[in-house]
Amino acid sequence: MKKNKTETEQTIQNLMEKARQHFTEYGYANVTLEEIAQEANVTRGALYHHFKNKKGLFLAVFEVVQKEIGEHVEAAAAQSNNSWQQLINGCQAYLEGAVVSQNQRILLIDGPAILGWDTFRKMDEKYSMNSLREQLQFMQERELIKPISVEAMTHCLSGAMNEAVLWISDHSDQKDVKEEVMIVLKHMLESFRNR
Amino acid sequence: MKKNKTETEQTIQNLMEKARQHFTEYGYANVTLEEIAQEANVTRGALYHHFKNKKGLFLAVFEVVQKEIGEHVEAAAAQSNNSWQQLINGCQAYLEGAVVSQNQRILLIDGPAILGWDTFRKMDEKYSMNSLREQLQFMQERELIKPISVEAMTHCLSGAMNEAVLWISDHSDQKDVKEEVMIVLKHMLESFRNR
DNA sequence: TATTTTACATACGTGCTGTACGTATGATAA
DNA sequence: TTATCATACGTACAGCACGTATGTAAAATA
Repeated sequence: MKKNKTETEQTIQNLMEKARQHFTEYGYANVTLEEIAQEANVTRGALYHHFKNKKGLFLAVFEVVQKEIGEHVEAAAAQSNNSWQQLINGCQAYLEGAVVSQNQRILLIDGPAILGWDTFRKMDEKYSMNSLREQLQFMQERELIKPISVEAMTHCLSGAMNEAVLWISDHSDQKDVKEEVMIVLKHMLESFRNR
Repeated sequence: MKKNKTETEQTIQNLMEKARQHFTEYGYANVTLEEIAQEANVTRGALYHHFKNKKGLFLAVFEVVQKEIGEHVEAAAAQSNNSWQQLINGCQAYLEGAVVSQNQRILLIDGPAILGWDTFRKMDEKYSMNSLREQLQFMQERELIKPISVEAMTHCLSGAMNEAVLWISDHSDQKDVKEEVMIVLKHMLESFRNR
């Protein structure tokens, strides 16, 4: 019984959804492909047909999560036409996006270890860091920020936010903590400002 | 053939050394306990006698690495008696310590994923973040830095440095890149300064 | 000297991954 | 219309690596 294209895509969609749930809840190492396949009502054979291996499945899920957050950030930035406000909006949106639904586990904990540093780095550069870097670059060209290495600023800010995400998601009063982080981030950004 | 106490400790020492080498070079998942045991001239039985399991061995190695860097940071800070200089020295020492001999793989990549977030966090708080937090706290009490959440500053700075470490260690011209990072860090720190 | 504890080695079971192979069904071309 | 091929799975198997149970010799202890 051959399924038509939409049903095939549905199978893939299903597998990725269940995989995402399990990876976020239990962590990559504590999840078996059998579980995922069962919940998607197929066997591991189907899974291996659509994905190269366990890592491949994780990679697919990882990309989706990163894309989601990336879009969330872009949307938040687009709500203002002031460069500084865009930057700040983007940072805040990133914090929110990464914290919700335990995304941090896939993004920041398992991601680097499972994908390997180089693969992870490429992904992170492509989706997550890129918009930040471009924004900083853009602002530096207009002399809104000091002539400091954009790369260095990007990495330091990105790192600060990632650690902040992990810290925030570990707290019950996430809202308060997030505000504290935003204050710190604003200070940091301010230190780059040309005055 | 029972070994005396020193020889026993030597066995443990040996296992941990080889384990550290393998973990840093290939990553936790790509290392088998058989390899480690063989290189230490014992069987896996000996390994399991001294360590609870693979994770336990990793944890032991992880602690050693963190302790090493922590001491390196403290020593660097102690070279000045000016609070600001101590802070900057500490940051620089941390960058250097984490970059050398691929420590980042154990510390920042595998650490969180293998130990689990909560365990990792406790370790990191205990060894790595603590001196930074205490320094910031100390300086804030003397009104050298603004009344911003010390916790938030600590996490953001720590995150910035960790990401910076990974970025630096990915570059051939580590010295130049490290200097760029230090410039950024100094700006960030400056933004916390009370003026 | 008898007994327990330590420091290993050996042997085995088990879970999970990946792979090879089988099969049914829809698409395609002669 | 039929023969052939590709797709989308399922099934069965192999192997690796972990952990555990058990054995053993030597040192510590009583």
